Amino acid sequence: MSGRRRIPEATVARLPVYQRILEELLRSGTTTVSSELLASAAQVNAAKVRKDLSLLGSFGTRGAGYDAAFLIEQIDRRLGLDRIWPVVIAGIGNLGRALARSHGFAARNFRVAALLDSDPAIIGERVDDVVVRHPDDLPLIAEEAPLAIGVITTPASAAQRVADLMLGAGLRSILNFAPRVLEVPQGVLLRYVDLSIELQVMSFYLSRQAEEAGEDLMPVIRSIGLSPGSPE
Amino acid sequence: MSGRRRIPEATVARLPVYQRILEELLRSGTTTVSSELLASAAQVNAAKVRKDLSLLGSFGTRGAGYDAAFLIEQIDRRLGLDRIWPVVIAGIGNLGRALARSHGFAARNFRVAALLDSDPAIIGERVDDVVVRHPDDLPLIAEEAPLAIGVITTPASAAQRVADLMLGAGLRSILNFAPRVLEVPQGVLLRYVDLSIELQVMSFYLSRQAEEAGEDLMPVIRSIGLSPGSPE
DNA sequence: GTGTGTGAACTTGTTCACAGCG
DNA sequence: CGCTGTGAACAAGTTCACACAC
Repeated sequence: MSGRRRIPEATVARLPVYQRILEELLRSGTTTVSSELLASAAQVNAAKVRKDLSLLGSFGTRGAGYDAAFLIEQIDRRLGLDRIWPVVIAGIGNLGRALARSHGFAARNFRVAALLDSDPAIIGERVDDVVVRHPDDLPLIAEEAPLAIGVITTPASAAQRVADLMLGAGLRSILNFAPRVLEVPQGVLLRYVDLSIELQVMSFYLSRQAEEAGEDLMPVIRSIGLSPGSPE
Repeated sequence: MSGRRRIPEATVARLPVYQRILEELLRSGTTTVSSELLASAAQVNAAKVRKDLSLLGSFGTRGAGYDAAFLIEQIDRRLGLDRIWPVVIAGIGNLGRALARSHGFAARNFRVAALLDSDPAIIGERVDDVVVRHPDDLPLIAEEAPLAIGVITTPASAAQRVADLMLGAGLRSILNFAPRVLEVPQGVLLRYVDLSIELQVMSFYLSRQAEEAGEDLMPVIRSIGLSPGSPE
């Protein structure tokens, strides 16, 4: 019935999780899935799954459940994964290399379109057929072919500089793996992926668990990452 | 006035961000900071910062702001960062190596206590003085010295097996970097850090931006990661 | 019967606006 | 006067519970 409602931020964050579960189920031969099953795998409650999915449209069959393959397609479409997004990765150290080669990209229509590093020893190197170039070439590279998303895997000290270059080249979406707070203008989509921040959140729950010492069952965080701010 | 109230999940997720900003300010010579300044760096609104901080206690000075060094100390204490948490990393490929050597650990009282990999070519290798051992040794390792947090950086195919080993060795907190949904029993703290999921969320906002084509200013996600589930 | 889709109740989180302290 | 701390108003997100489609 709904099909065109605005999808809440919280739901958007969960859709990729459902995607992954659906793909694993499909690979294991399941074709139909109930909200209950999806919910238990995603560690959320079934009503939430149904509400989330109903925002995409009425794709379930009452009495049966959802068709996994069809649902994947619908979620893909709604997440904008039915088109290719070119990505540029800056900082080709261990982490950048790991990401560049990871299946996170290829599997889902993200294409590693460019690699950047300022170390002359690394410039010119090929990682899966993409040549590493100097960050200062970014404006040129962006002209050659459009870029949609910038990924920063440089050391903290270089992160802001690289971010500025990306913004200058017209990028408006940045995924930052460097342990550094970045300043970007209004309207830029900026997300942080950060080991240290994740660990600190874990530490909080660990120490609370220690305090309450089994008295209360630990507040299970069945979550993916964390979510501070929303629009100011 | 409050000092002992239960801290909401949303606030816990933001505290490490404030931490990082405070540290950067301190390094640049600032000693006192207003909620307004913190807010603009964290890209949230000032009332939120004040409410978050007031949950820790009344540590600000009216008319002046907060003392950065003191505030860092208070947040540390509340996040449980005033003690050392031993971490075990499983999967010593590019990503595992990058994490093991990253400052995310040392900087904030997390100690890399053990490294695991099942590849005989890697077992025995030292990464910053920690010897890589076989995952099957985990029960022994856990007996030698307590472990608090498990980090999974294996390929997806090995992730569940390693998680089971960690659970078997008594670990109750897992940080999963492998692109795989894990099954864990109730009460285990499980968090995912996932490139592909982050990219998919970005894709959603990018394609919405494309649709709305500048009509409405893009919903700026000034956030760190994402937050699906809360306790069921 | 079985499991979806969804209003309505509820809970959590955010923002406002201002009293009150330094 | 400036900036914190916080009740009270508001908004977002979750869960319940049940009608209804298959």
